[in-house]
Amino acid sequence: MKKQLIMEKAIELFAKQGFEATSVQQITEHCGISKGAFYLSFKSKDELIIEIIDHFMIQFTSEIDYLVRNAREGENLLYKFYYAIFDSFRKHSDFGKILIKEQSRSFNEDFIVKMRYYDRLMDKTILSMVERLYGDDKVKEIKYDLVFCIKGFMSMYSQLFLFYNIPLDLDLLSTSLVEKTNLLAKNATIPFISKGLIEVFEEPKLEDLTKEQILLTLDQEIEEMEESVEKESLLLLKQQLIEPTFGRAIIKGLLENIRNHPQTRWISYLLGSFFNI
Amino acid sequence: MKKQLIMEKAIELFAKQGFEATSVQQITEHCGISKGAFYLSFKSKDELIIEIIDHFMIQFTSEIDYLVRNAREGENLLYKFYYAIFDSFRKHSDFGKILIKEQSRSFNEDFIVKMRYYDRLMDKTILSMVERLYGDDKVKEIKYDLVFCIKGFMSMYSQLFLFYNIPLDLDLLSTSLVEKTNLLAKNATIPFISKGLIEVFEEPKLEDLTKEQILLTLDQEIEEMEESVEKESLLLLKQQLIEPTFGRAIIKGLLENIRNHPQTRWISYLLGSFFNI
DNA sequence: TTGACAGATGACCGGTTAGTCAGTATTATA
DNA sequence: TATAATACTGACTAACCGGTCATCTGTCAA
Repeated sequence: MKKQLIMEKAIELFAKQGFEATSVQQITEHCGISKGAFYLSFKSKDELIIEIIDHFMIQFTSEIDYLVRNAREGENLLYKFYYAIFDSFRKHSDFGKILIKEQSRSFNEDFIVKMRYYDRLMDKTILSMVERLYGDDKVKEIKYDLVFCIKGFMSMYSQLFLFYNIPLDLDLLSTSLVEKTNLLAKNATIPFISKGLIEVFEEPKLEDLTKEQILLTLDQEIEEMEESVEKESLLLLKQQLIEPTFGRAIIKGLLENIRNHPQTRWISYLLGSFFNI
Repeated sequence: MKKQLIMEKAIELFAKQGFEATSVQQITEHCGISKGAFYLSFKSKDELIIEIIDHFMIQFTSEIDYLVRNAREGENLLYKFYYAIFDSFRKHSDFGKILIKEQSRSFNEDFIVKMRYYDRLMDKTILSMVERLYGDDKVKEIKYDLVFCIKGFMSMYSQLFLFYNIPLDLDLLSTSLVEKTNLLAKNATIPFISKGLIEVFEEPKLEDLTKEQILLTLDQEIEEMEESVEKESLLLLKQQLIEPTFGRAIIKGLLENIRNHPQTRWISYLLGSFFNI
């Protein structure tokens, strides 16, 4: 698939030079294809960046969300969270650079909407982690501040190794941030970000997906797949969506079946979110 | 002065659309002048952004540095620091937006050098504040982490009100961050950023200004000024630079004389830094 | 009224861009 | 092998960019 190749090379160039400073010509030259061929795979340069963002953010968001949802009591969830975040940044450092460089760009409306959307998803995940870690009511007052601090830690420390290619000790980094986060969670008493404030910022509200929306995506996915365990799982999950019959264990198992395939990872995240598993 | 007008309108447009997405044509249209007139005030579009950056960062850097250097024992320096930072962001929110949007842009070498330079200056100031607040040796191990966390707080929370124009309670915000910072400073035990790591990042080293460099800037400034208390102060400070005769009190007084004038603010910062006052 | 001159103008230049499309090459099918 | 379908090419377009410069304008002193 040419699409794959174009995306890979484009990510390299965007990371090095930025989106606007990279021309379609340059991308095609690096791919060894013609300019026309580019427009067979993508309708426009904007569509390319949107697809890149989607590809990585879907992976990233669902991976972290899975981690939080499936954390066992007693294990160090926070440590795993930080480790996964930074490990992901390290593995996909070129994409990370794009994310930071273009994070608040205003050249394209769709782009901003996309970024805000994924940012909100991450907020939701971090918030549910905070509630799970420290007890919903215990940190009630400062939980939104905690989300902000955690995001602050993430962004500051990831800049460190995105822009200086030095092998960093991720274990130490995660341990250090766990301690810092715990200190804040257990001792901070003066919240700044209140529930009301959050609601103002989150206008318009991030609605939960309706059953119908998920069904739509699900049907699309099923159509495109060949016969396999994954397809069977999807069909069963579709049935469950229309008329609940299975218990949590079966649903969880079915989701597990489709979680590790790029094509179905997003569906797995959506369904997990809907069934609250 | 046309320069002033152009800079003002350019800042508005850069904040809204970004630097690259704003054309010289657009700027001149917003000013009601011709394209040619633009090039009478600035050699190029790049020179414009550099001048904007310098104009604000000199003001910002020297203001914060003065605050830290002249903090009295017992007063809440940290609170004043946070308050000043956020107040400045609020006052110059358009510039703040540019700073965040273009912070890691790679379109212009000079621009990146400039940004890194001011970033380092801020690091230095924050570090000296941390040492002053918590004792040089007490926080020896985690002081660099503290600098990072403080910067993380700054960037996360300033994004809040740069991109949502809601009147925020700066007093509460500052108080809240003071508590968080103190918690980390007094209880954190696991450092991640070591002195060695910092040195790698700061390559090449940020050298202290030599006497000669300051003298050069000083002479330039003196040349351009008309007779005034400020000019007299500059002349005396120049003498002091060549041959130290005055005590700290006099130097501090002289610096105070020139601190609040846009033209001499930078010199005041440089000299304060050199005399360590 | 004249002339000199700084300040301002906008048509213009060379260069680059995203995107198009008529035509060519490659592969699949019959 | 002939034909149809698909994949690919790169010259081309229209628009826009930063920057230049011959020309014009308004304001002075003489």
